[in-house]
Amino acid sequence: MTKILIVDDEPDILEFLQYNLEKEGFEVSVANDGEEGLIKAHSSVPDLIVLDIMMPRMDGFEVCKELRKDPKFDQTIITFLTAKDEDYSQIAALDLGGDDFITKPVSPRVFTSRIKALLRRKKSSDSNIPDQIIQIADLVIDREKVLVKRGEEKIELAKKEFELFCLLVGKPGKVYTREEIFRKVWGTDVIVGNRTIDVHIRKLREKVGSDYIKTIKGIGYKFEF
Amino acid sequence: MTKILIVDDEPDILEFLQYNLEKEGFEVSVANDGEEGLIKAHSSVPDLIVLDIMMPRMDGFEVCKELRKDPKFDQTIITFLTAKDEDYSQIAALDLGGDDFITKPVSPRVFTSRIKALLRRKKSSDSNIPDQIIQIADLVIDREKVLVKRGEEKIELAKKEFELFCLLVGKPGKVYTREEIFRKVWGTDVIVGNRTIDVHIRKLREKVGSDYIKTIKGIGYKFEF
DNA sequence: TAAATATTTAACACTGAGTTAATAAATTTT
DNA sequence: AAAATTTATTAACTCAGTGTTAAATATTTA
Repeated sequence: MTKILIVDDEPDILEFLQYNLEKEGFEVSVANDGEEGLIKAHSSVPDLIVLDIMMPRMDGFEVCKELRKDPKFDQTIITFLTAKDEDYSQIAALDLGGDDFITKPVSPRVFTSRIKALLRRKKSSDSNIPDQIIQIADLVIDREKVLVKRGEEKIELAKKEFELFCLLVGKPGKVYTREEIFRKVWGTDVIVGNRTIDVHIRKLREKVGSDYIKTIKGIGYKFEF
Repeated sequence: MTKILIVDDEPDILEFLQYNLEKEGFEVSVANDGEEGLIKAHSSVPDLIVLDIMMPRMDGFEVCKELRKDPKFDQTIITFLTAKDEDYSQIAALDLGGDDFITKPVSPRVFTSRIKALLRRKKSSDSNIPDQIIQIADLVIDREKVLVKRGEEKIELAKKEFELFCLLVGKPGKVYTREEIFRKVWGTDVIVGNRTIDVHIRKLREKVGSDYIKTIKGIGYKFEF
């Protein structure tokens, strides 16, 4: 059963959307504001979340940003809902990890078909496209299997090591600052001491070889081959 | 926590804006004139500054100009506030390094959403938009990779060298005074001896070639090809 | 639960980027 | 052309930033 969560502070719209989606056979839950939305999202882990942008206290963008911090919503589609006259930048929304942008008012037909299209897109990407395998230099990095190989030799990395390595390998040559690394590997709310990155870098160098990761003093680290 | 500074000489407006922004969860400080604004900006380094243009003694444009001299405000968004009937050229404002232009009177909703939109824009540009690659003469300067290439040869520059080089390359032909270079590369709070720039210029010439950087005696340096 | 593994902290060593200082060279002013 | 000013060069020094190691926590696994 496909679960959908709708978050909107206007009861009329909530009811309207819920009615139309349930008619199509979806399992629909609703929330009246951003915080309630977050809570319900965490408890039910929906396949798709419809987020109104303009809400008191916590707007849709913030909810989205919160959700995207948690990997358990990696597979969850998020679509924003906005009044036609609010001129929010759609780009900003998509940057935050939104998948679509629906403008109010919207007809039931258009709405449900947009939702279905999104779910289709997800389903196909779920099952068909294999998780990407990066081949670079003499390394193979398999995100899905959490595995690094050099030639035939398997290199086992711990979680954090792997995440850090993936980040660097993701854009070879790009210098990641310590701050950037903290944000992207550890997240904004975790605070760790400033030798932590070095230690992880050291272990990576020890395991995958010391030639790949280069220090740019005063700036950060990069992957190079 | 997102810090916002509002600078306006009209107490009513100040209070109105402060109230609405605090309601949205921002950390708001206020100043009654341009000079106080500058002082408070320097002490708190806000994420966003709202500047009334029409103020006694020091107007918003001047404040903006002052702020933009200091690289510590490079990441700070500045938005101007103006009465509908004052027909200031918005272009002038944006030239001075302003990011937006809000016309009074303004509804709380519109005001807060404009502010939020600006902050979002900043946040996304922080992380997403790839850094630009400059191609000039036979050089390629890649800010993201912190790398300079001449042909196929990689030239490795240290942090300060790279920053200095980027500054000069950013506007080829423009002569940067020593003062300007200090401000933009070292920042206003760092004080270093006056031979420091020469030494860095020397290293740059040694690494990238002595033809690119030209000394304009008594004035400063420029990049030329 | 204990054992194994992963992650973080803390303490100290090391390195070179950045700076200074001293002197030489170039340019401008007198 | 001498004096004054500004920039170039060189080498030595200093410390912020990084590397390393081992021990302390946290987390996962058996």
